Amino acid sequence: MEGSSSIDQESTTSNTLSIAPATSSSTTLPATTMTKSPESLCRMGSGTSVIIDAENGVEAESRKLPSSRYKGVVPQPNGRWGAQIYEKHQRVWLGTFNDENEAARAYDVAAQRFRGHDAVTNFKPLRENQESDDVEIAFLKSHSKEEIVDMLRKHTYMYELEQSKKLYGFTKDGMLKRKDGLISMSSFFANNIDKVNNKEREQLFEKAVTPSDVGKLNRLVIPKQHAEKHFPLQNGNTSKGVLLNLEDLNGKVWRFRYSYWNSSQSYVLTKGWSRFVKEKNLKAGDIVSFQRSTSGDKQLYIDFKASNVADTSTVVATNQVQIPQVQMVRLFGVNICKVPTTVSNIVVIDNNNNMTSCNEGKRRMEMELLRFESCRKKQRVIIDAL
DNA sequence: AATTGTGTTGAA
DNA sequence: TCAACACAATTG
Repeated sequence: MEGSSSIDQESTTSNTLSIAPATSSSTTLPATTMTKSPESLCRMGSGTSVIIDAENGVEAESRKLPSSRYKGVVPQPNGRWGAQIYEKHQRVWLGTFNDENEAARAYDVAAQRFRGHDAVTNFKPLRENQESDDVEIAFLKSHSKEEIVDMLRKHTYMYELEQSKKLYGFTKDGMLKRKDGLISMSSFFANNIDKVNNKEREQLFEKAVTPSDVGKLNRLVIPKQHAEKHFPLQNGNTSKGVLLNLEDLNGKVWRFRYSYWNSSQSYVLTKGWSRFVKEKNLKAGDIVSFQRSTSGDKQLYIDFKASNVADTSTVVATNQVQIPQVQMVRLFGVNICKVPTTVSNIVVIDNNNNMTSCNEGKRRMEMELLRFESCRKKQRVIIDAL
């Protein structure tokens, strides 16, 4: 897809158009609104519209949310925007976004992946043989719908796309033409063979999960001793936490928020943990284990064993299929081996053995994406409070 | 408590 | 297919 910034600029300024809180009575904007900057007006438009109750002059919240002018984009109650696409009578949720445009672009990506190049899109569709578009088309083809949706929801699509360009030896300006389909795959293979061979992992620790670890609390308590030994948090990060990326045996990367809860004086995996529990069908008593590769990248791994006190439900869990690490995919007309490449570790253990945000390559990128996100969220809050 | 994203419905 | 709307489920 084409995330050209020109699109951004062009449309963020015209956001107010769609809102027009239509009351037939005089819709004098509240004084507070009048003093707002154009920017904040714009944001307001994206959120709950505020109108004046003509009867008593009291500010009243209109429950009506502003429609988006973009296909596949729906307003969220908090002023953000959701993106969705339909397939087979079912909605596929593509995530929420601060920018209406961003949501629209997410829809476009999904549309191209789900419906092909001639899908109706909000912005310029991908065109074959258009230098840089080819790369993205190939990128879309080489990922499942689920993977693409996942990237969109995590807001990492653009980043993954850029990575794949590097991986395949492409540059933004299409340095490597595809021609006969013989792409310089050497870096691709080198990278991944490396990874496959890097099987030396050191066991860090294991934990038998408690009922509350797999319950509705959506968190895993990391025993303090292990947490402090293997996942030390820097002071600044204790409350906010950091993001940990752990790869499972299938090569799937799980991202968890890891932080310290003052209230319970414990280290916990929070966001992302419930998904893991759900997908792996973890039951109380099962063993989760954490490993780290001994090679330079210090990739973290997570695995689990169902407890042997197998009741019928845990048997299901042991059926977990290990998908082969390497699979064939067809890319640019050639069959190539594909191994999971989502190697993102936002956290790194520094020389002092402390866990900190890494600042190189993909890691930094994602970090910045996240920072950017949270920053913009804050902006919204402030603007809304005006 | 705030936000996400699902359940549902009616219109296109 | 699609978006509007309400609100339950999830997250922080």
